Amino acid sequence: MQEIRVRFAPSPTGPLHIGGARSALFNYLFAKANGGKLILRVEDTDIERSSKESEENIMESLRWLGIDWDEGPDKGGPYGPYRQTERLSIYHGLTNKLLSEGKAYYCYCTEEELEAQRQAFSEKGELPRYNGQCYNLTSQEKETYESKGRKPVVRFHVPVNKEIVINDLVRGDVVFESDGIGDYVIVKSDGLPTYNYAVVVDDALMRISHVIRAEEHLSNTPRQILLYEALGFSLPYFAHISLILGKDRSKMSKRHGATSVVQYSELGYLPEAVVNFLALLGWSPGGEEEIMSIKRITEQFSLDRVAKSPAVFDMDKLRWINGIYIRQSSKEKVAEMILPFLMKAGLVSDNLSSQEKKWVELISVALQEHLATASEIVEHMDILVGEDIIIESQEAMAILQDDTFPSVIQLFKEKLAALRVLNPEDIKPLLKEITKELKLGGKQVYMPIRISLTGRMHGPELNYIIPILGKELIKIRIESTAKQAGINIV
RNA sequence: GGCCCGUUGGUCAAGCGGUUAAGACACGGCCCUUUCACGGCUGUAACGCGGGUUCGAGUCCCGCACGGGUCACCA
Repeated sequence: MQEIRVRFAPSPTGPLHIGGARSALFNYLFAKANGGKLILRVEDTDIERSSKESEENIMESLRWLGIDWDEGPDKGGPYGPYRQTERLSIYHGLTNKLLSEGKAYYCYCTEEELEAQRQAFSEKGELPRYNGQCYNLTSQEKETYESKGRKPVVRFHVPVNKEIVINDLVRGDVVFESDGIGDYVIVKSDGLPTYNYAVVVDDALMRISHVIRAEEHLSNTPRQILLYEALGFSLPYFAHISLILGKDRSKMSKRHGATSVVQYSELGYLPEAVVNFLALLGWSPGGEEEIMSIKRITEQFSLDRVAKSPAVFDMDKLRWINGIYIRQSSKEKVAEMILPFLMKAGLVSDNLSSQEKKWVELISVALQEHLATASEIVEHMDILVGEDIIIESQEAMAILQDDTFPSVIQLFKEKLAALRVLNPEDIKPLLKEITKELKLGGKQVYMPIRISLTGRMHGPELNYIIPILGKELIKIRIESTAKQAGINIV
């Protein structure tokens, strides 16, 4: 049986896009599900736009997601090099072969000439394409062009009237006519191969068995198949997965929010959640299981459960999934996740004291169930930090002005003073004692204390809030809110 | 515009000729919780349209409409 080899072949022209991440993920899942290998290949033939930084970013993002590869530019492998700009001699050799066999030819047309040709075809109501005028250039004509300093491109000569069938694992048979394709460029005037050419050479030479990629490449596939045939390579299996759309059903772009993987990590999403979500976009397991580890997904994954239709990126669902992963995390892990956001907000110092560390852990426990993403922690912090608080509403104000409040808060202060250190597990009984001793309902105790300490009617449990605030702050805040409510406390 | 792909609730998505058309997110209600959140229960809500084929069609075929992709010396 043929070895299963798939690849992810990004062009390093920017950070890893969320759609690219999904392509990479599906390749990874397919490889793991079938005992195959994932190859990472860098398609950097656009020297203008390619950068080393992007390449680094892509690899980092993949690692962050937990997608690892078996062969690639960083780890090598038997079919390297894995960067296209390092494979130029390979393409060059094959180009000469194509040239000598008459399957490709030099073309000296200028941009203006090409534009004029397209124009002409358009006016006749035909497909705007290359007219093939350089196909039969004599060596004399070539010399003339060369002497004018024109740099030629190499065009592939597309066979006429040929039916091309793609056997797509997701979409079934897709049929194209070669007549709908004009002779296209395979080597640019700078000597570098174009995408459609390099991808064929590399996939064939790297023994890729299954080409799994985004649907936008479906229309390019017939061009590539023609090249496979011209070069005498056997075809891989193809699987074109649908695109990810933004909320307005157009292709995911900047205006739909975060589009790159790093942005999600910076926003406090967990890689496990992103992977889980991405896998569910276009693929579904047979049953009703939804929260799945990458390992679990791998066990279930198969291409015939991949949907044909494009999917809208639903941020709400991602948040929901992320919230689940946060809740499943240990408190240490949550503390670790929220820490950078607290630092950035200036709420803790850059080199954490052990006291601060404890404080952060208390916060993580108090707020773990309230977070969908780690970055949201800062939105909750104003009730836990600072001396200046405001009573959020008239309703809250009224609760403080209730007759029972002074005695409640008085007793609270006394009991609190009796404690040397504030621990969540000690606070609960303390509050209970107050209700008993004053013979008051819970609401008459908990709510006024909550408002007195935070100005708010909602928030984390009091037994967490109190230790987080600490005695000093509590004293200050009680006085402040009492003043705002216009009441006297001793 | 030509070619290609797609179309089940607002979103993701089961379904592969006979189902009361799953489930999840979001939204509403109820419960839990002396707050909120979490959790539990529950409700509203879908087969784009028109023709066939068939005893029977979301499922198969053909049109149309709509959405998307592609037609680069970008990948």
